[in-house]
Amino acid sequence: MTKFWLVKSEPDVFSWNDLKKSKNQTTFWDGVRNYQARNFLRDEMKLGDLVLFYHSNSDPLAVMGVCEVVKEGYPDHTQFDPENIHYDEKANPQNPTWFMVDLKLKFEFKKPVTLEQIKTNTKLKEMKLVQKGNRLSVMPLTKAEFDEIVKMGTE
DNA sequence: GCCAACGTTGGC
DNA sequence: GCCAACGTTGGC
Repeated sequence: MTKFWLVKSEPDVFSWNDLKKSKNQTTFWDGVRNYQARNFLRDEMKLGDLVLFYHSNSDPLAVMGVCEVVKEGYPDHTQFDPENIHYDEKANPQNPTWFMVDLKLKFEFKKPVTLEQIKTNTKLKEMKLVQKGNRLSVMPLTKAEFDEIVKMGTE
């Protein structure tokens, strides 16, 4: 059963364009250091799940396109690397704290779907993205929400 | 750059 | 286990 997700990325750190230029247009989604998001990555995201790629802290704030999960949750190696900004000194290689998945670009929207558009679409008002104070970098979507945003991005 | 919202930490 | 202090996120 395919599930649907939205992931946030700051384009200064990793942008949609960076994904396009990646080998096989595939990347590992590292650096998540929030337990709720971690649980989604580790336990819930499955091969073939579809993921909206959202640019946060940018102009425009927008969903850029769709990715697919091509590798399920596995330990995020950056937690063990003291040189890495995401290093976690408490992480134990025998029992990793943080996980990531691999995402592959599936298709790009003709026009990015902006936060503004999402906010003004009443069908999307339940989305965690537009609810106050939500800071999750990985969040689940319903199929209806996913379909609606894809429709907005492709027509 | 500001600040509200939220998560985490650590003293008690 | 509570909660104040602090750090981070992310829209504006």
